[in-house]
Amino acid sequence: MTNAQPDNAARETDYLAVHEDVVKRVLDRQPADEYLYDLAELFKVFGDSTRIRILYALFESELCVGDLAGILALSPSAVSHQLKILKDAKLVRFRREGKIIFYSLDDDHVRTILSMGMEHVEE
Amino acid sequence: MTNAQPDNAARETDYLAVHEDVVKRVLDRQPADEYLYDLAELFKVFGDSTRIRILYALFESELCVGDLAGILALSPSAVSHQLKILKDAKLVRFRREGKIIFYSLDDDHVRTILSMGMEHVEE
DNA sequence: TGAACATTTTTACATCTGTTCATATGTTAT
DNA sequence: ATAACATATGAACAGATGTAAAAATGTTCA
Repeated sequence: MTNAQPDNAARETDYLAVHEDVVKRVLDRQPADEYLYDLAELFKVFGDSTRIRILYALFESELCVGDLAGILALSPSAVSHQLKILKDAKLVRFRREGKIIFYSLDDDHVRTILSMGMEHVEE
Repeated sequence: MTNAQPDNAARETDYLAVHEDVVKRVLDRQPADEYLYDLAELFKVFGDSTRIRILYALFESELCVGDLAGILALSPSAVSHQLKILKDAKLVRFRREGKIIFYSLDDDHVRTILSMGMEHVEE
């Protein structure tokens, strides 16, 4: 949730774009705001240590809510809440076996993103 | 900021780890909490649409605060705030030319992470 | 030096987010 | 059907976060 302005409020007040030509060129090449927004939403999901810990745990093995609660020392409820967010973002999937539901990473994309991030952090 | 508990509060209450063996194995292989925390912090930086828009603008060209303010239709102050966060996370760097400061993406790591994310979003 | 400009910083505030607690849903086995 | 268990959901609260507004810092040039 970012801007909401009467269009060229920018120029009028104190937003002085120093390089008009560059600004226009960059604006032309920007991806649709919708994509950028979705992208931010995706990273937002990765941007929480509980969820990251869940994802890394699932890196090793499929796990049920109880397992994750044990691993993270969190309540099953808290885990379930975060799993819902991860499910909605299509970062994890699940399969049911009796009353137990096993969660796992959704695809290799997730692994790649995590690895890229870790590389940057390790520098 | 996640856990802070008298160690095995987990087992005592209602955290029933269904698969003890799996839990132990996963716990052994988890990266240090410190890394996971830093990783979450990194993604948190990507997880805001204003910052994503800044990064994508910088994808095209180095830009000064005024340019970015024009492109995003935000105040220079707001832009500067977000740039500070991006600087601290080492996602952008800058060079000064007179009174103007030009910002640019810090390295190709950043581009890669953005691209990976976009791929996932485009599915 | 002092005026003009580019950027940064501080404070304040409204919104968003994660966890807890209580309750509900769904599954299995008796 | 009922008890026991695994997971999910809803409401509420505390802490984190982004933006606006105002003031400060730093740089150039006359």
